[in-house]
Amino acid sequence: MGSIRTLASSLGLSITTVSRALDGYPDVAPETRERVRKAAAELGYRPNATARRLRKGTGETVAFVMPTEPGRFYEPVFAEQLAAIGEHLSAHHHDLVLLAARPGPDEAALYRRLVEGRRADAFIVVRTRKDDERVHYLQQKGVPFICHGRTDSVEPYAYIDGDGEAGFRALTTRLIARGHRRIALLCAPLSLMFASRRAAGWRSAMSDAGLPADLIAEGPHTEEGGHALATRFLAMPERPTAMICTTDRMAVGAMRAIESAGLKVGSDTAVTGHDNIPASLFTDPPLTTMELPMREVGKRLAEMVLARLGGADIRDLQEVRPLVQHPRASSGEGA
Amino acid sequence: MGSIRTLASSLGLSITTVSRALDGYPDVAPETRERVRKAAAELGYRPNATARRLRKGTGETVAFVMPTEPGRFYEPVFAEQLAAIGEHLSAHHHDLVLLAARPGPDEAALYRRLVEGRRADAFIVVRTRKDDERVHYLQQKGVPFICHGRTDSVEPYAYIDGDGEAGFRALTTRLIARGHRRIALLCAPLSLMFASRRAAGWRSAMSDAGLPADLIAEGPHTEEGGHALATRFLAMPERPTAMICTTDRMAVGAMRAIESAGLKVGSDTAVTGHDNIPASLFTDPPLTTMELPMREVGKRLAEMVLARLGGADIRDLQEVRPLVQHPRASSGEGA
DNA sequence: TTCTCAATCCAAAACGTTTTGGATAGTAAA
DNA sequence: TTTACTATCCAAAACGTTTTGGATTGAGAA
Repeated sequence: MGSIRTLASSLGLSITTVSRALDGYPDVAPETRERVRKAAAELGYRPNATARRLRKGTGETVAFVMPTEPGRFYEPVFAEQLAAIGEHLSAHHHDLVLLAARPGPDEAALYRRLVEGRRADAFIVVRTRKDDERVHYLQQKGVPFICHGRTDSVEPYAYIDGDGEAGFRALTTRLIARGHRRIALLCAPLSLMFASRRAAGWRSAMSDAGLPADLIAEGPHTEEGGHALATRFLAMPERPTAMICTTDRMAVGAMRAIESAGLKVGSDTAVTGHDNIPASLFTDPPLTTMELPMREVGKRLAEMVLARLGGADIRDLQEVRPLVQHPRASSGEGA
Repeated sequence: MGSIRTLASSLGLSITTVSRALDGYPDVAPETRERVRKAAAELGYRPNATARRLRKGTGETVAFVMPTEPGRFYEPVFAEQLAAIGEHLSAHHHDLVLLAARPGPDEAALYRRLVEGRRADAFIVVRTRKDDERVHYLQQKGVPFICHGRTDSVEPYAYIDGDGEAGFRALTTRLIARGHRRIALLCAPLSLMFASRRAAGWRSAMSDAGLPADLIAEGPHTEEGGHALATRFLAMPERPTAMICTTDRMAVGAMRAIESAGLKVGSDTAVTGHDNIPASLFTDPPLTTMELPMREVGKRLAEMVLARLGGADIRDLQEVRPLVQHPRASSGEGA
């Protein structure tokens, strides 16, 4: 019911003409087109998406595989990004299909299933890793994809990324200018590309200033991770005067550890993060942070993946964006 | 390439036999089946999902429309829930397609597009509203759906929901037992079902104790919203001794307002939330909260939607789950 | 031998579109 | 009148599966 066949016969027209009328082909008389349009609207007719896809040979489908690590999966950033991607893709008649797998063999099997079953004609790859099998696989299979974040690939690939290196270098330089010397980095696992980029920025600012970049510790990018790493630094004989965290969540944990040690965040120990989560304005004191606006990134990811599907050149789809800095009181800056 | 046709001809078999061999029908010889299986694995053959769907008449597709309100869309809960749904559905060969629209005409149009174009054969409806047009529409069209949260519908519908009413009643009763009398409710918009349920729980506990339920204020369920509502309460001549917030994010904002006023959270003013976000363990003091574990809910939503597609009765798909309470120091309880 | 039955296989239809390659009719040009 | 061309329409093929309704073969029973 509601197929193009019933619509055509109710109009006394052929299926072909109805199809072409609705698609705006020039070889149908204007008044016929109007007649078809009106009837389609009245009957609430929409072409069956599956049939259209089969015939057109494209699934009009983009896959997004969430890299759920074991334990709780609390990744607010994704929600905002996904909303933006979904909104944009659906405006262009594409579907965003969402899947989840933890990095490892399951994830690899899922990618194979999606590619071989032609369940997705393009991918958005997030939370890129240094040596990323997902990227290898998709390149080898020739499936279009866009990365959020970079990776160590010799072959070119399309990506959008925040300039974490420049962002963290600028931040570290600011702290040095304010007199900090022992600046620690509380770092997410370095196998994650975003963490290693940010670490590189911190390291280069330190070395430019002739300071040792030895206060670095690696842990999960959660409040708990930040708390644990900060506690470790606070136990040192010469404890750091500043703690740069790779994420706001880590910073929240670190702030808590610092206060528990009887120190004051901002005056005794500077703390900074990354992401500009809404809560960062409501910590005490407000958290110095930076961000890559996720809504824009999501929209741009969608645009890029559509461009890639449309045959755009990979080299035109490589973007590094500056981060927006939010200096606040937790680093002795801002209001 | 990679179609069943090439596989069949390379084996010297008919398409029919290959299809039936792979699907495990009994009318194919065991050794033939093995031969087909092996060849399929070698060639990496998987049936084209689109073709199979067209033929089978089912899209094997579940839609999830995120209700993105204007402004930033920072919804921690969704990511975890979506991951669980995606994981479970994909294990059952169904796709989760993700879309986004802000409540209003755009949202309604999107639902129509999805239903009429048969782009989804079932829906998961979240963030239910009191009078929910999405529910009306899907009921009228006879499209299967599961709600996360209840709504005011006379016709039966399938849902899973946390028992916010009982949870907030228990919490309020605990606070009353600790001597609190002026207990304020900092409430998300009452048009949202979860907010109105939680408000009902608070109200009933107050009235059971013979206390007026007049300290209620409504605002956005964000840190900023909580901050604004708390500030308003703090300016009252007889300010509340406890502030119950409908979400943790609101509680974080409220805590900040209380501290800014020179009061101590926990001893001067009790604060509580809902969601058990990871940060709730790292506020100062730790935040009393409660939760409906999102991972489980997501999995259950997926199970229920598959059951519904399989023809299960709506009345067997109505679940209210108790909330897990986390009493902590922000209400003078816990460690 | 002939018949029956089970085991194994297959040709063709069907799902609902889009696209290909004309067909038809009317009009203007030769 | 014939030819050429344009405007408008359409039948049939194709997309890659699954399913329907037999066809074929060989073994055992009558």
